[in-house]
Amino acid sequence: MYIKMATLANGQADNASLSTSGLGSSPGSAGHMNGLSHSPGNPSTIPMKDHDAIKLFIGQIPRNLDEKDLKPLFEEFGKIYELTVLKDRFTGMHKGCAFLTYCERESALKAQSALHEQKTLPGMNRPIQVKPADSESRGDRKLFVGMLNKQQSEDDVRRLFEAFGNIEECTILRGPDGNSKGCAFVKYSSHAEAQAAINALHGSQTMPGASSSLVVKFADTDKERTMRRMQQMAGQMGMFNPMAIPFGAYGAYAQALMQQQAALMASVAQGGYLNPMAAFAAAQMQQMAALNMNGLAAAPMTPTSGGSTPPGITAPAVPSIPSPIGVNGFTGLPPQANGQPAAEAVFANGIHPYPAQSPTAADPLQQAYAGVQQYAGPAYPAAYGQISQAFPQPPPMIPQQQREGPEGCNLFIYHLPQEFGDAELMQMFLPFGFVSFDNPASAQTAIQAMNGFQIGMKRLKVQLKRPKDANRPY
DNA sequence: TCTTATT
Repeated sequence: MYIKMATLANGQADNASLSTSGLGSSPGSAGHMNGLSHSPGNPSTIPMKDHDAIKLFIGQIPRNLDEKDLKPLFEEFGKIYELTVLKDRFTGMHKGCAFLTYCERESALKAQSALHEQKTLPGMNRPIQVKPADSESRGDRKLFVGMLNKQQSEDDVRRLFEAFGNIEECTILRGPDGNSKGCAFVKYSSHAEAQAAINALHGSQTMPGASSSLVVKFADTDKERTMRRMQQMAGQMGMFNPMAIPFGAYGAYAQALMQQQAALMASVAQGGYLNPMAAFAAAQMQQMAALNMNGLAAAPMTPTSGGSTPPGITAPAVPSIPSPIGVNGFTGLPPQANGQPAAEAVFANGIHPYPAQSPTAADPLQQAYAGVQQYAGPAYPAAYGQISQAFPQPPPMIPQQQREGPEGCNLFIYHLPQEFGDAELMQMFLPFGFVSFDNPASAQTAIQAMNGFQIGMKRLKVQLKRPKDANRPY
């Protein structure tokens, strides 16, 4: 249950104002345009904040609430210096959280104690979070605790850890059913306290029912988390997992497709031709590849210098693995796999942001192509200036023929996972909507291999893309 | 056995 907003907003917000949608913002303008900054009021007043003001992170915000909806809720505790809903830099998508700075430090403390986990906003499953932003914190002080007994509660964990410092947060990780996953996060006030707890507790005991001794270590950084998720995802697709053997062609084929995508996206994005989402995806893939080289992931994504089929991966039963387009250190699969001659090139060229939606009337697919070609010059659209940070000096290397393949060579893939649990994963997968081959036989081969390929709970639907002029009786 | 997000 949640407390009525009207009471928290001091009567200034009613249900009608809370349901007001914030969808009016466009990606390009998101951020500063919607930011509530330097509280309006007397224009002659220069907004000031305390020298030791605290920037708060606000979490568990319904995505239909924007700054103006949130303002009344927080104003109750003091004058707001700045309030910004976080949005995805490319899509403008509301991230469900915000930053809030009060003019006075005291206001932040009041808001935190009054609101943090004290109510649940409409439509949310978890209580609102009001706490100092990560940027306010001093060093790494959050621990991951593993190998707990599933019966142990937050209080049990607290008792175990309180001797080593001040515990700011203690959370048992639970599944949807509320059952403990046997692990927890414990956040201390300082890095030193956290380190002391590790020294004293890691491996110190084995909880009843646990399979090994207590694990106490610093929690993953965001980067590590991203990597783990990508690897989990890759595992689901049979890319890196040696267990892909039973899948035969499927695993290897998916791997080939992924590698082609990575290579192509990287090259196109560096050339400045592609849309920002694809550039983002390319950056993620590059990060992934870089980490592979550090040995954090298994072999197959490692750029090959022309060798053999990676161990543990069975060469596909399909007639050929398409030969890669080698760019930016990706050479994809070896030129020869399974002793067969390297086959025709495969290339992925269309990028469509919403592949799971049916390609109806306006034909977004064609728009996507048009968009790619439209930017076939060196300049970036102004709104996408961030990309030039990621790729400071885009080299002019765009393979000439990498456009849509001939009729009968282009696939449209349905049922790609839209939600892999968070927006980043979604973004990473969105560009995987199109694959084109340079001849119909290869396209058919890919259909045979990949149609019905299961990813999580869904199966890919892979069929020939409809001809440009075909009727679209969806 | 690494959460619900951190410009």
